[in-house]
Amino acid sequence: VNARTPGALPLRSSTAYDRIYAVVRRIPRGRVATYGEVAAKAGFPHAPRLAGYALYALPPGTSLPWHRVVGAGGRLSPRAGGGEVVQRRRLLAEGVAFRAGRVDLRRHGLR
DNA sequence: GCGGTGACGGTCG
DNA sequence: CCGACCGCCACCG
Repeated sequence: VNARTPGALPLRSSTAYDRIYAVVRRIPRGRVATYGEVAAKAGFPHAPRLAGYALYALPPGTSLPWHRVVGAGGRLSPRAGGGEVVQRRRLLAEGVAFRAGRVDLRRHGLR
């Protein structure tokens, strides 16, 4: 998992990113995790940005369920190319409910 | 090896 | 509820 992206996209073939990806990969279908939770589970309790950065580096078409990672409070972070729309669509497709434009973490949050 | 940077987040006004 | 301000960390040039 991982690929180069245009510009200043980070690219690492082991360690930190892989740990982030490993965590994201085990988010069950129909459930979501916040960037902070993902980072924490990967061993970086105070580096939510790291999770964001790692996901940002994902190549298009990755098999990783990146759409299950949302911002604090269940918000969808604006993504390039309005990718947030795709994310919402995918989540809805797996039965994730939204409340006032945000994922209902009470029902779909990680535990 | 230094410095800028980025799909974040909690706090404060 | 919204915007601004740090803090945090690995990655790239």
